[in-house]
Amino acid sequence: MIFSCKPKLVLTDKQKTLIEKIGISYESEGLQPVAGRILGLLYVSDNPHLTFDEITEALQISKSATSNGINLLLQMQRIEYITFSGDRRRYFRLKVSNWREEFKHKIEVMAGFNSLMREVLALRTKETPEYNERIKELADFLDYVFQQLPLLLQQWDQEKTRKS
Amino acid sequence: MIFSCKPKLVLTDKQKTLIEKIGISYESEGLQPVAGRILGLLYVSDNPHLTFDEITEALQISKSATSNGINLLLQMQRIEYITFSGDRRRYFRLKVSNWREEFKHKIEVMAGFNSLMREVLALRTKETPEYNERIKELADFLDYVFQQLPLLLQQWDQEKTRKS
DNA sequence: CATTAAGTTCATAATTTTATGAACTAAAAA
DNA sequence: TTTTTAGTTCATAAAATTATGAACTTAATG
Repeated sequence: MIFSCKPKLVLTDKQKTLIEKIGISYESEGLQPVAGRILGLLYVSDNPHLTFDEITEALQISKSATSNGINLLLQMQRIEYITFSGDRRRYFRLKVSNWREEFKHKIEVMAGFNSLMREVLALRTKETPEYNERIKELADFLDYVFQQLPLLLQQWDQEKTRKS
Repeated sequence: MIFSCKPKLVLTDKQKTLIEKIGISYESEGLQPVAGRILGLLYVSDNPHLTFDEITEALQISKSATSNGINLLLQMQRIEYITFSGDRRRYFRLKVSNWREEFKHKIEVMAGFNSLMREVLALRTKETPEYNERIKELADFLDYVFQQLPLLLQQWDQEKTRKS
């Protein structure tokens, strides 16, 4: 083996703190703790490509925890990996460009809630018109947002193109 | 005591199913199961005002679970209650009109994540300009959305006023 | 004054989530 | 062929979350 006595990944205290903060932020959105911290690490680490072992060591977690976390994030399309011939390891990195998909996904979650509101409206007694009207207002607003957000994305793209 | 041999709250199967679905939806956003189900019940129930006991019975949960759930939801401003003189019970109801606040709150959560991204940018090595640029793009987009969403609310209000 | 009604509190039980370490696999290197 | 590397799998341990029931509180009723 010719290459790569890779210098061991060392993190400053600031980096560690920020990784934790990012981890907690993802955790509070429902992601598993380890997975959130892996994302944090990939955001913060000087090298955007990290191996399985580097992740395991940097976060001081077990190999199984790393394995779980990585596979979850791969499946969620939050990370991906590249390889180099003659090197069996995978080099994981964020799919940062994927924020578009994430954004759309969030909109879909919102839409899912809204379809529940429509079910509520269909099922509710007609004896409470004011109350039903308020639920309808909520549903209508969500529809409105749902309809406008893709436009926002478009406008953003246009501004980008104009600038470059 | 003169009044109110209230007819016992009975739920159809459809209602029960929808309550569960709404409960799960809230649960997946991080709310406690019982709290999510209480919200579901208040959405679905013919009577939008329910007492502590009605909630306990309808959901078949313990008094302490009801107490916890209700207090959490009160504190989160997701429900409120009214009272009638000569009746010690509280009548709980959704703060449906509160979706505005919720919406704003979600935007704030997004903004919180974004400030983490700004921290990341400040801390990252300058050796990876392309990568940093992609993170910056994400942060900029989130800023853009953050700035545009209140405008959406305004536009919605205007449309509303125009209609009525 | 005793009782009931409307809840709250708290210790504990049940469940779920998360992480671990040891054993395993499959491919590459020696 | 043996060893090493890069992981995976699985049984279990540890921790956190949730729900329960019994005892308690506080105000109103009889």
